[in-house]
Amino acid sequence: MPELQNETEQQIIEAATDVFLEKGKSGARMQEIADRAGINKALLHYYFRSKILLYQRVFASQAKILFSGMLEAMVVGQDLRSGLYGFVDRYMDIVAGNPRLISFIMWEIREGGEEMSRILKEKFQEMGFQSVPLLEVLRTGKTTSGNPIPNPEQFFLSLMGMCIYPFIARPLLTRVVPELRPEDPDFLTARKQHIMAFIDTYLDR
Amino acid sequence: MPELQNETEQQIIEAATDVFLEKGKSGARMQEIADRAGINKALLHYYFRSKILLYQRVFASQAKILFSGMLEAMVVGQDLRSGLYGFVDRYMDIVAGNPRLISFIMWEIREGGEEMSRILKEKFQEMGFQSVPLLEVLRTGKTTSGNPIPNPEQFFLSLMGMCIYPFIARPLLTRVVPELRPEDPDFLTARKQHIMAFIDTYLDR
DNA sequence: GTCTATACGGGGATAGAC
DNA sequence: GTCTATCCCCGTATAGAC
Repeated sequence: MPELQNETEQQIIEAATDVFLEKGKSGARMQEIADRAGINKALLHYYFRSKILLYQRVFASQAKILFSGMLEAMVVGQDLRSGLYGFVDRYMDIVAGNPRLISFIMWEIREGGEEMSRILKEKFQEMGFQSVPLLEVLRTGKTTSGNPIPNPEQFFLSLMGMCIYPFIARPLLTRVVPELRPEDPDFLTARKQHIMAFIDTYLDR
Repeated sequence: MPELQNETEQQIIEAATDVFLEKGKSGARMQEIADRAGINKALLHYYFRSKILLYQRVFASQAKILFSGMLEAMVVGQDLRSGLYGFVDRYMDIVAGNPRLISFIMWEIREGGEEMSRILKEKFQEMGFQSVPLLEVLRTGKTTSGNPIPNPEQFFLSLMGMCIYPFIARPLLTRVVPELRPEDPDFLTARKQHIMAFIDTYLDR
């Protein structure tokens, strides 16, 4: 599966990834990809046949990397609270470390996300999941008082949204609310703590 | 300012809005816009000179509509709790009613959002705001126990993210978690209630 | 204002030499 | 494998008739 690539192929993939993530599928130019890879257009086609094939290759690769990380982050241990803490910690590291990729995937989702769903299903099987592991844990978990967690699906959506929002809205946020600096490491720490506090209030009832 | 448009111009704008929101700036085709407007390409250029100008017109118009709604939703009255309730109610109606536009704006934000920031600043002045009104209220507001609201910026981010996330992630969500149906009116109600409950736990401390 | 016809350039893709 | 040169379509834009 990894089919180890030669130097040139690797450089093409890297350049293509950069350009596609920046400009989008239709905004990307083969010329620019070639330039950044330090080769010419003909060689691009020699390696990847067409723009759409190159795009699919890049997209699948990026989506797999992202989903692997996210799904792994969603695997939590026996203790619910610390498990959720761990999820937030790992998940936000991924999001904060790949803001361009996140926004790109969000745009792709908008187009229906069939290809993405396919890749995701694949990852599910690969990892042996029947459904979203984090959500499963929330559905069977108990609050501090021993009751089932209320509205686990809603809680799940809230967690995801809280983690992701500052990073997809960042360029606008920093202009409207200059005090917020999502690119600052301190911000990431503060954000995690805030979300963990939210988890506490949700579990302690 | 509204400079009332004639029939044809209006149809062009509508068609262009649809196409740009669906395909993005570079993915959109003048031919498709012309077709949907029931005219030919030459007439497009007669009215709007170039694709980029047409795009800017559409973008500015949509951004203004969206920002007006959002900023209005962020104006809350004297009572903090009911004010926040009202914000969630109005804001989520906007988001749920314009998912394509939301995703589109998110993509534009990714590109730096300079033009958007310009438009937003304009709206701020127009409405007489110094800063985000909702955030201002959170900064000066008190919890039930009379203390300042902790981390108002973080709380603000959480609110925004909770409201928006289900609708930008929808196509993927519905495949991974089929029980979630963001397009269902019942979902919208449930989501609002959940977020309002979150507001309660945050204020009642 | 609205059309047909066409110019022009950009960008994906290929041929063919090395 | 890598290059140069070239093809050719598609998409933007314009000319000019009505």
